[in-house]
Amino acid sequence: MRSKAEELGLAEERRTVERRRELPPLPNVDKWGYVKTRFAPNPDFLIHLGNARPALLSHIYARMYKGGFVLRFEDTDPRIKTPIPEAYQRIREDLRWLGISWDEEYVQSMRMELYYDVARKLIEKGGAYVDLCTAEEFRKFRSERRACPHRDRPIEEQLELWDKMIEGHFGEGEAVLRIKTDLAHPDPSVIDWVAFRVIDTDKHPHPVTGSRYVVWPTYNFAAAVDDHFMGITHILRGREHAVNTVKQSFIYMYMGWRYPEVVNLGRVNLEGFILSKSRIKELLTKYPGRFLGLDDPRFGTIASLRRRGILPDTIREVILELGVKSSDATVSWDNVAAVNRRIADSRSKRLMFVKEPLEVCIEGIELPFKVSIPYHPSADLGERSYVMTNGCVYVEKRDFENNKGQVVRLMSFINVRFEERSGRAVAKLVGYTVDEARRYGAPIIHWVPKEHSVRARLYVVEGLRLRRVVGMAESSVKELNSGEIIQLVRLGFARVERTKPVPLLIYAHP
RNA sequence: GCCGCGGUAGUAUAGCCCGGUCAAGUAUGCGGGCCUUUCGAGCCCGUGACCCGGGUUCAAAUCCCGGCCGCGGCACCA
Repeated sequence: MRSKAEELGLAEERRTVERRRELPPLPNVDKWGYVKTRFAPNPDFLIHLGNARPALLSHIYARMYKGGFVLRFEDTDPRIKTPIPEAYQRIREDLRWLGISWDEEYVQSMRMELYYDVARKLIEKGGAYVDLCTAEEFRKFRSERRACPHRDRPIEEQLELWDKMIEGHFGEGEAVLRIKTDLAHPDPSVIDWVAFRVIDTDKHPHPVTGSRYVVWPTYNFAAAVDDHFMGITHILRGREHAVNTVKQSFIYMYMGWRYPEVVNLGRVNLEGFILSKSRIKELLTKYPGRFLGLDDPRFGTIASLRRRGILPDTIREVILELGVKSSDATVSWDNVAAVNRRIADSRSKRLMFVKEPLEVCIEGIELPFKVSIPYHPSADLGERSYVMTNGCVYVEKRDFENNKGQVVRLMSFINVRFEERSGRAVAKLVGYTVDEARRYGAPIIHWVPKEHSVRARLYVVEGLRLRRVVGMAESSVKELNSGEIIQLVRLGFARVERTKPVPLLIYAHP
């Protein structure tokens, strides 16, 4: 027994060592003299597994180089990506749960005056102009690689227009501030990109600043300015931002700033799950009653995975295995489950849950009978005891039917022969030990003592469906803590959602 | 319009930048065995892959060219 435990311990040690991969060094660290990274989510929804990649890697690198790490909420679009008030707090909770701590925190919507200041300076330097073209008009000029008529007006006029913009003289779509780039740039999306646009915050109030501002910076402007003022040295972000580096560098050029090092990361998909925030939001609006909240276990958000019983170490390990690469990755659920199983196994209590319960009474057992079962076969997680006075148990109907006339072992209890007598299911005691059961070649099945059973629900995720299974669980399920990860014998891992009034478990994986 | 990425076992991927140590690693899956509180975990054994065609080279999964297939991003979202 001890040698086996030793074996297990050694084996586990070896595995973790093998898994601990060195991350590649960040570029040009010596030129900056320090490292500071950031994670910059949009609080328009909860973060998902795909966001965990830049978040975790940025944080790990910051700690690895004993540098700084910044959390920045990018909430500069109250119209299309309207921030959700509770998202700010829930994102913080998700990050902490993932083991991420930050040294500084900023909210972009509270930094508007700074953006306005930089915009004014850019106009003064001739690097930006107020454009009064319609979107279509501008598109036409751009496709012909021609300057729009507003581009080369005198700076004084630009400043006046800019002030008017801020004061609210223009409606949505009537004016934008553009960064002067290169009219001949091969990528039209780079040409004179929009730095600020008008958003009617009476119609679309911002959850932080209400209707106070009507001119809002775009992502590229706000991120560029913030990365500079926050002293960010290394940006790890999704590959979809590659072009944005080109756009933002024009601001850095005008202002004489030094652009941080950029590492582009590929997107992460989770097989069988919806990660897209907009898709999830769409589903939630379209079918409001069908989901268990923003963190419904069918989604790929961090909160959903947590609710499903996935541990933070599992997510860290899965993300680290993907490495620092610009290629997209699809994570298979089987692998997530395998990693989670390995981590959860030694700390999860074993409990029995019988679906499609069939009552079977045992003949030949001496009553009362006390049975004590450890919660874990090898780890010390305590035990539960049941005193049975009537000898009746629940077993799965299927188990009874598949073993009629045969000997089975009720796990950690006794060996019985299943019989059917005048339509009634009975079980005859034939022995007590595992050795005897093995001599019979008896399958080991799970069971629940009738007197110590409680009706419980188990929710099983099947793609976008949620199968609700009702069954009988051991009464000790009521003593568990909600949030606890347990293992249902022969079924798999599950997370305790709540224990009252009817215990509810969410199935994680086999 | 413009920019970019990928094609390695059933599946998901590592390796490719700096060619040999790759008769290709890991996980999962699958098959068999051991173990026994499980149809789980663990342990042992086994299974199985470099998109196609050229080129460079003593040597190519790795470099170059072409092809085929698949995918993504940007343009008053972030």
